[in-house]
Amino acid sequence: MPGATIKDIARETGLSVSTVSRALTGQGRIPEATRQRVQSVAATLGYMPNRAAQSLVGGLSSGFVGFVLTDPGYGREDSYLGEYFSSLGQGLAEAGIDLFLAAIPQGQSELSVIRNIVATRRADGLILARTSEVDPRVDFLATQGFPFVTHGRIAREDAGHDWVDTDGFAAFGQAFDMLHALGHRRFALLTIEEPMTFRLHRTEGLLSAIARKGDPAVALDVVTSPRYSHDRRRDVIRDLLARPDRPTAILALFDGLALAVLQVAEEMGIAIPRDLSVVGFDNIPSAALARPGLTTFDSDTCAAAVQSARLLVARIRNPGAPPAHVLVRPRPVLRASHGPAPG
Amino acid sequence: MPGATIKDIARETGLSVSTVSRALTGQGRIPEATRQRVQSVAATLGYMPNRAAQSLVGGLSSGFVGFVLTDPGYGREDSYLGEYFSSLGQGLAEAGIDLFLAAIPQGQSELSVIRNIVATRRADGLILARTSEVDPRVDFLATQGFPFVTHGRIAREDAGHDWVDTDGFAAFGQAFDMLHALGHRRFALLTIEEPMTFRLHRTEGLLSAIARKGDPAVALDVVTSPRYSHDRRRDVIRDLLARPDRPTAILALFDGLALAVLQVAEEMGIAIPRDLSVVGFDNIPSAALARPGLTTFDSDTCAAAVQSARLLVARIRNPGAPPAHVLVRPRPVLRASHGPAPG
DNA sequence: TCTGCATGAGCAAACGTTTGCGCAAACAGG
DNA sequence: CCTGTTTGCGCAAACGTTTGCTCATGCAGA
Repeated sequence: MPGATIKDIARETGLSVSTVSRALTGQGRIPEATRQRVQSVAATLGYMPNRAAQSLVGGLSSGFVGFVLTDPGYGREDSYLGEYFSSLGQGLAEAGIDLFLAAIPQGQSELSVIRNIVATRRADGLILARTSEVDPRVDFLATQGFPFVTHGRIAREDAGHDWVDTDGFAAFGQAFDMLHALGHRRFALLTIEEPMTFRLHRTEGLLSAIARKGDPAVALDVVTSPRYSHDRRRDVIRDLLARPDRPTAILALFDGLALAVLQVAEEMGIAIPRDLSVVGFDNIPSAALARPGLTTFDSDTCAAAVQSARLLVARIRNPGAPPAHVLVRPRPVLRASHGPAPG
Repeated sequence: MPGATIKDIARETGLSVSTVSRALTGQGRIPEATRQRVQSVAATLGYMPNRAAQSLVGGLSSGFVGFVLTDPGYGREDSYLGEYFSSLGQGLAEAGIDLFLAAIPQGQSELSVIRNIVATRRADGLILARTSEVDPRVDFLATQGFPFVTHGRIAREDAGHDWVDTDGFAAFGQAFDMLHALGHRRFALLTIEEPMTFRLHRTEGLLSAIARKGDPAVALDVVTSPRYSHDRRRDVIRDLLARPDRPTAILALFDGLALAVLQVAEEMGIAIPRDLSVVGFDNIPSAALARPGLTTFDSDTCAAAVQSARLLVARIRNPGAPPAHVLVRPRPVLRASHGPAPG
């Protein structure tokens, strides 16, 4: 029973393999009656086309879309990754495509893994996350003409590929406006060293909102920590909070940083939101559970994942189409970590 | 350049395709010198074997291992899923195997997706999570002789398949002993309705520890909520905490439930750990961020994932080997949500 | 009746790889 | 010199599918 082939259908129907194939794919001139008969036999036999064979003959694809896990610790930090994959898989399943996760073996680079996938045609398309301002992966895939979608942009505005991103520019502008209206004037932006593109947009969103407001009383400190070092992160935050002219409002580039601020502030006896307002970005599950609840922006990873899937499927089906973009507007989630400026 | 085939190597070396194949796979009688030459040519040509072709001829496998996402919302709750996939992918990558995630399309059942994968040989093996006491997926794969590993056991002790699990029995016994030593006598077990196997083992671990202690003063309430309904969950907890003979210690089946207890208790003005001790299981990221920090057991998902990968690879390579099991002992993580019994 | 054309369906090649079988050459033993 | 064995390698089939080409049949028009 496992694995009825097209030959079995041919034998059963008394037709040739070619005719059966055409009846199933709907390619050739096949009368409706024959087509019906073939399909009913195929159904009763539980026929499923062998993907490897289809892929080999080049007619059809591998039926897979790849996602490259950028490093061994991928996902240890991004706790929304589970639902992201889930949504991605769901979106692709609608098109009959499976998602495959490519890890990076010891001693190989991410780019070499991608090259490998492209060369062996192990996937019909690729999804790239964690885009940085200048991203060699994007360049490579673009020159290869291989279908891909990035989750996150690159810095070049005219990038000719499909992407899905959340609008950090808008969110950080909105956060500033809100905090300014609450009386805050001394701000800090807690950011990371790595040149990820989301850093760029969120920073520019903040700077642009400050400029737009044109309030000379507004001051901004930008402090930086490495993305993944929790210790360094805490040191940086401690230094910031220990300053005599401590900011009254901190915008963190993402929730992981904001939650660290909450913790350090608690240790230092700084009350939130009375003495300090903190705003994050992403709305990871922990943000709701922290005390006080973290004010943040929900980046709706699920929606972004589904969009990515759609874009990639469209690209695979029609490689020549003009590039498509989706910019998701994050939804503010107002919890208890922000309030009026002290004093 | 993308896609040098074995023919190119044959032409380049002046050998036949068969000889090249044998030289590369190391199967036939090939002198060392020839092998060297073939491999160097293959390297300079950037040759990568076409997986589809290998899979088709049956000699080699599909190069994929599947993980079935059991439902559309998979991972929305389990925030460690990202690092789980990451570790799994890493473990498989060592064997040159990729991980693929199969979502369940609208209107299909999980079992039908699994059947499909087995029938089309889209994967060489399968990883099953969320095992329940009686699991039709396990039965199906076992009768098919298809390689698979479960993360979590089924109830039958003599199950003849490979599994990796965390020792909830031991952990819950240990939790009881610790709380009993702190003076607690009135216990509650907060559990779920679904017959997942981990529920069974953790419950039995607790019951067995109580029986072993033989203290007649010990009382245990078992309260149940649906696994995923947050509202029902909170109702159940509220009812429990509102009782006149409220327990002084609550063991939650997993951290999600324990964190809900923390929240409800806070709303009801019950101080933790002064009035109530709470212990969870899994050590999800939010457990560290909750206030007070949640005392729990670290189930080391990463290690379990790596073990699962190893077991599955071994099974694929040697289908006839006796079944292997790995039982990971969870590590207690003592935070601030437990303490001496009140009064 | 002959030509032209549409229709329905089959033959066979092709995709890239593995592998059973066989063959020639080299070589060893008698 | 004859026989038997090893060595090194090639031929060709096979995996399941798609697709260009061909072919027989039927039918309409001249």
